[in-house]
Amino acid sequence: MQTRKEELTSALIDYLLTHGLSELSLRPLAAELGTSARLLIYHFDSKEGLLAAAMDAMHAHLRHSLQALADAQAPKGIKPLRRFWDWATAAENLPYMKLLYELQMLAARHPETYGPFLQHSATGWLELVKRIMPDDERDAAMASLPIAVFDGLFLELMSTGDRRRTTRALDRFIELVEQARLHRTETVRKPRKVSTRKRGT
Amino acid sequence: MQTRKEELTSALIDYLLTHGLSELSLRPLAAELGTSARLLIYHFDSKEGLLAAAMDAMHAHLRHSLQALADAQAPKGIKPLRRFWDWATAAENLPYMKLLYELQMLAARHPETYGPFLQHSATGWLELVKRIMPDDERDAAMASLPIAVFDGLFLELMSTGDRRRTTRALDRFIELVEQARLHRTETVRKPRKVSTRKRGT
DNA sequence: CTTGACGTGTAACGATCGTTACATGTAACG
DNA sequence: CGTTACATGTAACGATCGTTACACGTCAAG
Repeated sequence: MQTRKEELTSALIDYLLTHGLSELSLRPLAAELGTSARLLIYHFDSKEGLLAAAMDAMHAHLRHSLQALADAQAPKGIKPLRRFWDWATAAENLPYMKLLYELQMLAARHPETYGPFLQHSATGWLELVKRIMPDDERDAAMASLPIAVFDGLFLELMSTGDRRRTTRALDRFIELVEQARLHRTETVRKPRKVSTRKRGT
Repeated sequence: MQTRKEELTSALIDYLLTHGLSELSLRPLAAELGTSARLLIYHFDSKEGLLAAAMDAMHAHLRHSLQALADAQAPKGIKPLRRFWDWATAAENLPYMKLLYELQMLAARHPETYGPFLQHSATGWLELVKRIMPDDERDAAMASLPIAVFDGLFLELMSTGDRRRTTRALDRFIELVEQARLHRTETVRKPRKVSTRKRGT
C-alpha cells in the first residue's frame, strides 16, 4: 500500500535487528532513520503499532525464508535438523532469529507488553522438525528434544558467537540419534525395559 | 555489615525474581519494598549499584545452593544431568535460574548495560557437567551438548511451564547417550566414518 | 483555482526516569 | 550535653519518555 510506511518499516526492522527490542525508544530510532518521532507516530499510530508492524515483518521474513528452504529439495547427505540449523544461522536469517528469541524471552517475563507480538511461531518449525525424529514408538517428549537441542545451541551461539563449536555439537547430537537408532534395530526384539516411562496422561 | 542494606537486598531480590530485570524502575520498586527511591540510592549509590548487589546475591544463592548439591552424596540411580535438572527446577532455585537466564539474554544484546553483572557463571556448571559425558574419545563439542540440551529444555520450561514434558525430554536425552555408548562398546573397533564433518574454515 | 488528503516541522504536554539538595530524626559515644 | 554517624522524608532537578496540537507545504482531483 503506502510506500512511505513500508520504507519506514524496512528501515525499522534493520534498526531492531541490531539494537534489540528491550531498550527501544522513539527519538533515537527516528534520528537513525532520518525522520522524527512525530512521523513514526503518524505512520504507526503508537509505539505499540510500530512494534506490531516490525514483528509482523520479522515473522513474515522468517516464514518466507523458511518456505524457500522447504521448497528447495533436500540435499541427500544432510540431516533435516542440520539443514534447519544451517538455515537459521545463515547470515540473512541469524539476526531475525536472534530477534525472535529475544522477543520470546521478553514475552516470558512481560506477556502483557510483548505477548501480543508472539504470533504462533510454528511458522513451520514443528512440521519441519516432526519429520526429523525416527518417530517410531516414541512420544512427544522425544519429539521436543531436537527443538531443545536447537534452542540451547542457538542460545550459546548468540552468547559466544562460536559457530564452529555449536555446529559440531549439533552434529554430535545427530550422530547420537543415529547410533541409538542403529542400536535399537540391531538388538532386535528384546523389548528393552524403558526405565523412566511413567505412564503419562 | 549493615543490617538495613541486607534487608533491602533480600527484599530487592524477591522483587526481581518476580518482576524481572528489563523493566526495573526505582519508584515502583521502592513502593513495593515500603521505602523510597531516595533510600535506595542512599544505600546502593546508584541503580547500577543496586543491580550489582542484587546480581551478587543471586549468584551467591546459586553458588551456595549448588555447593549443597555437590556436597550431598549422589543417589545411585540418578544420572548427574538429571540431578542437575532437578536441582535447577526445584522451587527454591527455579526463579533464580530464570533470572540468570534473563540476565544472560539481556547481556547478549546490551553488554554495556548488563555485561558487568555477568560474573563468570561457571559456578560449578561446567565442572559438574564435565563428568556427565563418557568423555571417551570425544571432543569439546560433545561436552557442550548436555549443556545445550539443558539450556534448551530450561528455556522451554520457562515459556510453557510444562515441567512434565521437559523433564521427560531430558530423560530421553540421557537414554540416548546411554544407548549410544552401549552401541559404541558393542561394535568394538570399527572406527566409524563420521559423515557430516565438512572441514570448517 | 479550490479542495483535501498526505506528509512534515516545531514545539510542547504530562508523565516518569535516575539522581540530588536540604533538612530532620534517632541513637551511640565522648 | 554535644558530637557524629546512620537513616529518613520532602522536593525538586534536568533528562527523556510516548504522545499531541498546530501550522505548513505538496500535489493530484474536482
